[in-house]
Amino acid sequence: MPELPEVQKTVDGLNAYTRGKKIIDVWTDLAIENPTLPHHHQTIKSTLFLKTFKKLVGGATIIRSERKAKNIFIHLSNDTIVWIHMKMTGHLLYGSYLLDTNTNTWHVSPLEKNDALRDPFNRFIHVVFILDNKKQLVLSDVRKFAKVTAFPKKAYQSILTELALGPEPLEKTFTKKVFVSQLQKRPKKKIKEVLLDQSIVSGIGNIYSDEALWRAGIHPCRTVETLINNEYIALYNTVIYSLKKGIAFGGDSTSDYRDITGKPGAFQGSHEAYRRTGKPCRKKDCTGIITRISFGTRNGHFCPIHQK
DNA sequence: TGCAGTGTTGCTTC
DNA sequence: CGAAGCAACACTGC
Repeated sequence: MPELPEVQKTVDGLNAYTRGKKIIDVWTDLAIENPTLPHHHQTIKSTLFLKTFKKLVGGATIIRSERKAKNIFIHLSNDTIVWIHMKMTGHLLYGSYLLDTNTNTWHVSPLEKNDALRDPFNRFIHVVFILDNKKQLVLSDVRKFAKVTAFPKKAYQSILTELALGPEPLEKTFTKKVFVSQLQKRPKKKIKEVLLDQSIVSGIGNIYSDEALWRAGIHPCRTVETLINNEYIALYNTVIYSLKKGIAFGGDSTSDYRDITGKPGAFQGSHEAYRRTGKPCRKKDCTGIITRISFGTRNGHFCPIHQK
């Protein structure tokens, strides 16, 4: 599940491999929606937007990519911005691909020298940016939830305002004070749910919220207003620690995240709580067994002994 | 075999 | 208006 560390690694890869490359053409079998249209117009007009999308990105050069929460924004030379959200199973890959015209599906080219791109998760290609160096930037996404669109640069500010994203937890301006005041916007809600709210803090998802709460020793069902000062400080530190650890491990490939060269991350090998249901707590001298609880449509994992 | 589980986001419902 | 629930989709694992 691409969360902040996975999206950051993807953007780092985009900046390392695709800057200065020109987009010759785009292929897709997904509907491309126009973000500058109101939502109630989307279903009627979205299929028409593919032509507009091709016009917007065709012939433009990739300048740089940036991450905002779990969103990727790719700035092009012609004042167009490509907007990608990988949702749950989407990931971007850079390499040599070929279109099989019989099945209308894309596959790694037999001439591709990077074996990591032959990973079985990398075969569900739904968007292809054809570049001017005989390589492609592709979006692989089993479940087809990922969103890809483009808009003129002049719409950027209003789109960001509408997204209303919370502060970036790895930026210097993200102080303890900022963190606490953001959390306290939801005093009656459970801390686990508040951490997942992108308008409170940017980029945290199910994996890193479980890990941060485990390390801070805070029960996921505690409401924000019951937290005491030491707990806010502990959680502040463990949110940052967990996200940085995720980046240091190259992201989490529990699901099908890969970096843009096709390489999986390693964070899944060092989970303390996430998806460790029934396993012994790894905290020193703790006798707890990791337990799973449901929060509506998602699950939390925690140690009922040391998380209070 | 069949169906619950997987989790991000935004829309719908109450 | 806010919270809760569900849809979008496809594969995995029990």
